[in-house]
Amino acid sequence: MLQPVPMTADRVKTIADIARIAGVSKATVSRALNDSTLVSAETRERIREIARHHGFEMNATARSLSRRQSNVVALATYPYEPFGPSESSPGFIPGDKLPDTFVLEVMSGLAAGLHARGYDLLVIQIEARDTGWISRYLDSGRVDGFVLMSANCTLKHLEALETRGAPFVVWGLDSTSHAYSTVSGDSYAGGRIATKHLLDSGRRRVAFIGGPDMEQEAQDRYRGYATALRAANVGVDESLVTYGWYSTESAKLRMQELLERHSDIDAVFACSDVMAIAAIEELRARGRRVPEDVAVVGYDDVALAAHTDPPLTTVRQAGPLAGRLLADSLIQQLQTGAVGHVSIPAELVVRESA
Amino acid sequence: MLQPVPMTADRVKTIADIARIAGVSKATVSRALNDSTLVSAETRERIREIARHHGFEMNATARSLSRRQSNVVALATYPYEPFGPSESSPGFIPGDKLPDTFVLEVMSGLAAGLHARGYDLLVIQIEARDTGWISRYLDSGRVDGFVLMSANCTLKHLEALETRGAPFVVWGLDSTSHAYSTVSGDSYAGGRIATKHLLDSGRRRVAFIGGPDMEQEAQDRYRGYATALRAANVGVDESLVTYGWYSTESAKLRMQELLERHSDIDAVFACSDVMAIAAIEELRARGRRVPEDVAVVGYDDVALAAHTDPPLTTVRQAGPLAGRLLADSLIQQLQTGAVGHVSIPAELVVRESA
DNA sequence: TGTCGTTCTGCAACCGGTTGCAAACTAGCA
DNA sequence: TGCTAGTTTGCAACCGGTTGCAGAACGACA
Repeated sequence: MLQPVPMTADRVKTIADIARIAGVSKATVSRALNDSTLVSAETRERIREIARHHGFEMNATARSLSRRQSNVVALATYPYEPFGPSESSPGFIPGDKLPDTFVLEVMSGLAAGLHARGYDLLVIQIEARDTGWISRYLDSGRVDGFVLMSANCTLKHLEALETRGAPFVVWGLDSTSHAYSTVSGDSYAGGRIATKHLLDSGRRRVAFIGGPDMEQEAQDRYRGYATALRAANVGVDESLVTYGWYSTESAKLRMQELLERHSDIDAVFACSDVMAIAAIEELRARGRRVPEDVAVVGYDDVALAAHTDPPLTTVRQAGPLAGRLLADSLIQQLQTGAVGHVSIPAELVVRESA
Repeated sequence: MLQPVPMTADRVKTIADIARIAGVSKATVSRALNDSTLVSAETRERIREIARHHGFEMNATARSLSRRQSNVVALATYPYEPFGPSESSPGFIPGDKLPDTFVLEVMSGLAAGLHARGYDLLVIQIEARDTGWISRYLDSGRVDGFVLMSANCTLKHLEALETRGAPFVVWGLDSTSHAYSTVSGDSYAGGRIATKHLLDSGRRRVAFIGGPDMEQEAQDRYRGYATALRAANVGVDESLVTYGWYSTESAKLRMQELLERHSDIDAVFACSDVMAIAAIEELRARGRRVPEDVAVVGYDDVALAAHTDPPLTTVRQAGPLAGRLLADSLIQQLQTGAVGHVSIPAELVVRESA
């Protein structure tokens, strides 16, 4: 009884304070603020008015504890390496191919989508070899589920999540055969429209530089490429098709090989902007003008694609939309257990390289 | 007594379970897992071993409720606009100048720094006109503090945070006169080394294209520029100094004006990579070769600076380091109330444009 | 007037940790 | 042996919500 009792009576911090003011019980306040049908409409309004008037914010932690759900989902990222991950870096994940700002776009849509449904976004860093983060975040009740990007995660992660029964969604995988939801870009359509654009401008010898050929994404883009060619009554010349890594070195090498095989190439469809830019450098080094002699289309529409020389024509996927869909899928999964698979449209951004 | 009691006895979910196994009380388990001196070393080890063995993860929510701190901090971002914020977009914040991937770098360091000290990173979106998010996140106990980036926040936000007494740190402001911590790049040093590099390669007519001249950052870079010139016994010619917006249009215009005034310009120091790239375009349009006739240095080292034509020499600030320092500052503030001001070094990345 | 069904409200027991305080135990010392 | 101080431990009351269940209030109907 000696403690100062610093609570200056009017600061409304808990539902108990509101209950006192309204002359009802905590339970009623809780129900009123949660839109329960177990309070009369007038009581509910009266309580809400009091809460509003006092700028009351309910304690989310207590609520989470009680409800046994945090209303937070985690986006798994890996430590960002300014100059790209390398084999020697601890968290190296092979096949990194995300256009850097794409993550930012996705994150934006994700945050917005989650927020709209009462969830918050936690960003965590994971490492290729470790799967401890799963139970560290799930069992501790910090998050209800995860969002992964195919470029930032390994098969190991996906398997661990699946066996653990963790709710999660993945961007960029179209495995309809799994117990998790996916959202991905329509690579087939992307490949098709990119190629069609080149054909429409009169090109006939269109080379294809893909990402690693074992990846579904590269295959889908190739299918789109082939479809467009056939639709234009241009045969698919397999010797114009090549696969490499998403790096400038690899792309230059592929471009070089292609030119040696076929000096008559008049267009290139590269599966990433970085590859496209490298291809342009190589083409120029060998005396070709872009786009006059050879038109080039990239993929991703990274930030500076608009400022390269020449500005790059490329295929873009709406990151914010992807994020929004990831949010929707995950929340649906959390609430109903249903998994789904969506793909978002690819859009051609025409600039000057083709 | 009829309920199925599905708890398959061995699933250890709470400290009570561990207490039962260890034959001690909840209190003792709590103390053991928190490294309290109020448990004997051997009891502590025994309990920790049990916890480890059962893969126990303590419920973070309950802990937060009890401790009245969430161990989460929020990074305030604004909805990402793929093509840059525009006046007409709802969340428009003037003066956006962040190199896009810089946010990602900062976020990476921030997440790592926070994690190392037991905190998690929440990403929230705020709007220029709204300040409701402050109490929405703070009063609800979801987060303990905020991290802002000067480009993503308005004075209004800072003031609201200050009057509200919210703990927060800001990147990119060096207001030593405020009640919050700051971390920023060493713009003075950046301006100096960029200019020195140009002078060292024999250039003497070095133009300066700054960001908005009312910004501290632009002023600091100018001071660095002037210092380098004087150190090389080259006078500062104010007519070579100009300020604009961080946009291609603005930069082109400035470059054009400069060339009209001085056809003998042999170098340009631009205060952002986007400006530098625009300047290069303008220089070329007027028949200058880069870097042969005019050398150009940018600022920021955005993602594709390495892939522009020619690859851009620029000044970079280590984003991950900035993030780490932001984490440290904020946590220090949370724990001790102390505010501080740090600046991180600027580093010249020499490529081919200068 | 008695009984029953609705609708609304409150009691109190959770959720899973933390922590002040008292008690038990040990050792040291007169 | 008795007393004090220091170390470990447990009890129980929190933190601030949610929710099952019992009961009150009220109108309807017999």
